[in-house]
Amino acid sequence: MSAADTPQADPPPRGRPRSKELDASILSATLELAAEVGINGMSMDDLAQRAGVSKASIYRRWPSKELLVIDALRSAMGPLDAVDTGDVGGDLRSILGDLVARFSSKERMNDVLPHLIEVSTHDPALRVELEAYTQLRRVPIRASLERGVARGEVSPDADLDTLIDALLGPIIYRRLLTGGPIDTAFIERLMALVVPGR
Amino acid sequence: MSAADTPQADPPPRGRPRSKELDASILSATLELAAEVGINGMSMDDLAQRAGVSKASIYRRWPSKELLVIDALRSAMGPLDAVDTGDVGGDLRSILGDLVARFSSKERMNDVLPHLIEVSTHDPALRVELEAYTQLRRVPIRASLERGVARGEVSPDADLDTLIDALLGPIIYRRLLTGGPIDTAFIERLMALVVPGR
Amino acid sequence: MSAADTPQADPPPRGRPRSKELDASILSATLELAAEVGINGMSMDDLAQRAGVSKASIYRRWPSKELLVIDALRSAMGPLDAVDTGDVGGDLRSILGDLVARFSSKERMNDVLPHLIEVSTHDPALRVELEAYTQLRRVPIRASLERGVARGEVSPDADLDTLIDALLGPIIYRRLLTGGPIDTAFIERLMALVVPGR
Amino acid sequence: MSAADTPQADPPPRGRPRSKELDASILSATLELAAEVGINGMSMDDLAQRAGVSKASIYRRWPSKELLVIDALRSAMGPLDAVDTGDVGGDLRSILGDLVARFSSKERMNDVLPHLIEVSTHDPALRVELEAYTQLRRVPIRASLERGVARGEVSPDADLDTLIDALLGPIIYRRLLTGGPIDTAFIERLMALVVPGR
DNA sequence: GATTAACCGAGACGGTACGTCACGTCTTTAA
DNA sequence: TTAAAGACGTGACGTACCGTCTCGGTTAATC
Repeated sequence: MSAADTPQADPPPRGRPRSKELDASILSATLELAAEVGINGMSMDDLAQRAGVSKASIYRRWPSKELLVIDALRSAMGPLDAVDTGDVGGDLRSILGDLVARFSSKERMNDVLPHLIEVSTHDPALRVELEAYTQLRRVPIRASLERGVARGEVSPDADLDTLIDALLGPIIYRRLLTGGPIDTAFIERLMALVVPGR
Repeated sequence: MSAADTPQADPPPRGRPRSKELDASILSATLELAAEVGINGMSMDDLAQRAGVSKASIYRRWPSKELLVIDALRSAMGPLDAVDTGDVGGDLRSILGDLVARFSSKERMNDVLPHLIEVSTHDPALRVELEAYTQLRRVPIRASLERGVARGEVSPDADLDTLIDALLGPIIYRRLLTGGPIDTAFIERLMALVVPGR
Repeated sequence: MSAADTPQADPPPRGRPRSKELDASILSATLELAAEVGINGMSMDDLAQRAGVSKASIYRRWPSKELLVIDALRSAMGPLDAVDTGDVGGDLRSILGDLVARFSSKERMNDVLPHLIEVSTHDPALRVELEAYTQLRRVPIRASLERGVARGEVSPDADLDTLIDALLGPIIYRRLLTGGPIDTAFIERLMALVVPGR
Repeated sequence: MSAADTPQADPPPRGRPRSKELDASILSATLELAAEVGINGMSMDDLAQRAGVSKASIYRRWPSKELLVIDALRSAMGPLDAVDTGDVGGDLRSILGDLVARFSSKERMNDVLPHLIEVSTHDPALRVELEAYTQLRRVPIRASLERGVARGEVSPDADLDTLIDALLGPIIYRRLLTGGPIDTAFIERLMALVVPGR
């Protein structure tokens, strides 16, 4: 099913086409700057200069700073590598371990999530994007758990959504609120509680 | 023998003392305005006007909007009413139920937490306050769980901290990220997973 | 050979050019407001509003209120109408009479000169502008005196600069310090003293 | 005629009398500070601290910054030493020479006069004080000229007021507006014009 | 000697203006 | 039509100063 068979095909583009190089340049400058000075300290003027681009060219592509940041995030994430170690315990240790590694890195990028959450409070469009992004991160865990159900490692009447919440929620909670340590020991205790015996 | 036999007697206050009425007036105006227009939409000028106070009088007391908001929050919270229904299940249903009610209310106050999290990213002082506030909210749950251990309802070798994280984390996670429903059904599923049989 | 064969061709202007309408709007609003409430009572916010312009647009053009006022003054002055009645006495009566009329008008604009003098005390840039403006006002008198020398009405070894000082100085002095009357009678007495017989 | 026979004699002072030391301390601190940072750069808070005095004690004595400054000026001036060299030319050279010396000194105090002029524009009380101060400075010149009239050095039908204006005005004018040199050469040229032969 | 009224230092207070900054839009010339 | 450059409106920021007010405490003259 091709993209072109929508009833109202876009008219053939007129005028100078948008440069794809600018797209890339803006996105990477965003990642750089946000990492350096934090998302709040990054002004759109500075960003434009860093990217060697005019502000208008940015706003022609993204309607707001935050939607740009979320796209930059997505572009940086790359395709989620499907994890399949053969048992649920291994899968989760791998996936959650990645998360631990990411959070323990000292990058300033750490303030991106808080910022997006805050802005999405008054920006429904961003809220939609943020929730989509959040769901994306749940996919591999869900896949692993479903394989676990098939293999009999996970009870067939478990509520997988709640299970995922119970795995990711405490990590996020520590990250955003308590400031408690997020390490492999914590992951083990958490799994002992939520998926005992795995 | 002087009246102030504390080891470190602070010097007697000099000059005109700060008006306690202004303290109160500012704090309550903060709660009102933040609830009405959100913490981001609340400008310090508007706040000063609403409180019937000059901006300087606010900045004399709090170095930033956020520290002020945290104080306002604390002032509004009052002493946490100790919950003790006699069993852990009842306690948790009561405490988490309160949380559910708070989150489902439609007040604009809902953006306070996201905002504080975001700002505390670049403000260590605020971060300290926020974590202190967070710990405060954990106290009643911990007390209940400890009574549960004493009564034999909770395993004595359970890691209470992780347990609390596993109860609060998923709720916060839904609130801030997935946008999933936070209701009694969710609480029940969560408890079934984390404190089975309660 | 390029179109701009001035030795120092400035680079072609880039970006959106400054609106000349805003220039005009700001200058005329400055004259209006300064006349109404005095230069000290004129806040930059009020001025911006009156001109229908943002404060930033003002500060983009002028670094301070006073340089703006000086420019406004210059813009309002227009080309000095050359006075030539045929004899020095007539010229001076015309020129100084204009000054008298200006000072006796009850406009608030009267505080402009005092204000500019005061501020130029700590602002060398403004000082330069003020002296340039002052010199401008001397030009017609000097021209008239030079014609008088040519016609033999004024002694050829008179020091014209001192002569001008002796004509303008007492008027300014009364205006700024003694508060004494500045009228045609005073002008006559002054001329009888400084340019006797004219 | 004593000060006490006004119909409503001041009641005998009750309570603690004002400290005369504070008067002196405030006045001298005013002269110091105004000389150092200029009258505009001198804040009343700084002044109070420099004088080792509370702001209230200043405002108890003077109703505004400017009236204080004018008093400080008067206190610094001391009694005008009567000049009498025996002829008008000598007197004027002495008196105007003093003025030249004062203006050529590099003290920051130089901005006092401009500031007072400017503020007196919107402050009638200050205006009165300023004009009184101005008249004070004219007294010795007038006295000298009157002696000159008696001695036949000055024409008996000269208008002394205009004469004084013509002597002081150009000096003030250069000082405040043109920035031209104020030196003995200028004084000589001026006198040659206004009091020829002296 | 007690009272009293004005003094004093310290610093809080309302009001007002300041000059700066960032966002997202608009307007120009050039490609 | 896109691009670079930068002007523009809007609106908030945190600071500074003025002149007033409010504390606790001090000093003389009066009772």
